Amino acid sequence: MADQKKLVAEITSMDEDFTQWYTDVVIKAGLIAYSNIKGFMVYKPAGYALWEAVQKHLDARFKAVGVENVYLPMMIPENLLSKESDLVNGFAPEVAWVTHGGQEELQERICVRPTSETLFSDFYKDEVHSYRDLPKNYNQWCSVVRWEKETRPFLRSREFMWQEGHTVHATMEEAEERTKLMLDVYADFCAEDLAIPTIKGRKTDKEKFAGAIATYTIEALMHDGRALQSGTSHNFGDDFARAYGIQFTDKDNKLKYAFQTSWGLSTRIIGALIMVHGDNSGLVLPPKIAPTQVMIIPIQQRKAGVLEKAAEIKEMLKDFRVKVDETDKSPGFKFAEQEMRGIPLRVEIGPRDIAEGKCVVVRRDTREKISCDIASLPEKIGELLPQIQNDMYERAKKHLEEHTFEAPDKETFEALFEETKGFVKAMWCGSRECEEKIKEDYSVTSRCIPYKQQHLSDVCVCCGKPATKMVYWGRAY
RNA sequence: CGGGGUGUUGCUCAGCUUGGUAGAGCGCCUGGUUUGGGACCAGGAGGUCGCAGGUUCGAAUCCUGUCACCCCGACCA
Repeated sequence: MADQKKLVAEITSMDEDFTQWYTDVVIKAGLIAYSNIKGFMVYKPAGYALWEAVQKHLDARFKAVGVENVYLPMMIPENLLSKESDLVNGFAPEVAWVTHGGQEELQERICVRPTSETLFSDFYKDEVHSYRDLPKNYNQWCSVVRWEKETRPFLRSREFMWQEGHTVHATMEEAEERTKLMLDVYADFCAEDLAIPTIKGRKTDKEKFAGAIATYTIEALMHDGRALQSGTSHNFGDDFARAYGIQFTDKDNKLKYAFQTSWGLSTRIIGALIMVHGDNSGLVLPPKIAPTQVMIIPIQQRKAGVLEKAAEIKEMLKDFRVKVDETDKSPGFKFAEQEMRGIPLRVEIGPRDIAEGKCVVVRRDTREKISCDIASLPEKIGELLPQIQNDMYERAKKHLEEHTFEAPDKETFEALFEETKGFVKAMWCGSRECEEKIKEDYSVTSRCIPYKQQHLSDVCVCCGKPATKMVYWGRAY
């Protein structure tokens, strides 16, 4: 139908070109604008509101597990950054340097933080003296800069907002416990608030954070079958403490090095939100984090009583995040606009409805139209929003399950990556050589060694030697 | 960093070959008619043609340099 065509004309179909679809949605849903410098973007109200919602929910979850917020400087002197060699080597290619203060050249270069392990460590060395000072569970909300060569909105930008938690503990066990606890917080947040199912697991040594003993990750699967690392949690052991001199006197009156963790989740998660739930009409937002949950769209709004009724309905729904679209656009334009922005529910109200004491409620996720008595609208909305949240999670979970495959042998592994898109579970011997060969041969990387291990076969899918672990493999963003 | 491409109004682009008053569509503003899946009519505003230099009576157009961005590689805790 001509009308149907017109409806989607502004967004490239995701089946035709997923990358272009993503860019179209990001721009046309009004989330961001590009700036003058590559890789830096303007967050418009709709985009920033999403980040605020993420912050609100995640911050509450942090506070519930004893985390306190702090703020550390954005600048790091070179000598401080250089103390931990793994970290420096890992980040050196993408650090932005400040060389001048006003007109004067600085004695020592200063970098814009790419991450703050060094600053936290330097800070902790003066704060921590006794076992009584431990643990410290600090977090900061900030932005960091990494000079990436290839950038994409939300997924890889040169400046991005995130939170980075940094904790210090008296024992290795306690640090490990905190590392895993925070990964659980991320996974629960994704599942319950964002309706995004993830795979929890540990990174291989090749893929782990520079300077970490162990990196844990949650991996999500996008609609095009590519993986997105959505949150990571690292255990540093006492490596950083030794490099930066964080020592404390323990109960046994002995001087010991402290154990540290760090964990982060960034604005990249907004990319996940778009690519997990979005469709060919634009964004689809889960009700819990949708900045606007219900949009009331008056029809023939110049007719007497229509706008008044819309305002009345808004008042009835004040327990929800609700707005009225009073712009002078045609109804069809408003419908398309509201769908583009992913608002979970819309309520249509026009003269015809008013005469019958009814209105039309339309779900964004299924487009289902529901006729509803105006009097029972608050109750109906109260039922629909959690229903949508739940259905969105179930759909995403089904997609994840249907795009996760098992490869008991090399032939199957090869065939799966040729024919399908998604995660492939396969056995691995644990060697870096095999991991690199697999990347070279199939251009896929190890995503994680999942908590939930299965025994698919006795041998490594690459070299045929005895296998030690089952690994999720996939193409990643 | 290597290969290719593009810079003209808020956006998408035409004009350049063959130099001669800067164009279209969309969007925006005003007024009116409309409104149940992207409405219509009339009028209006908006551009040092990426930047610098050169050739010329005259440059968006030709020449030289430079910058930025995009695509494909390489790189990407």
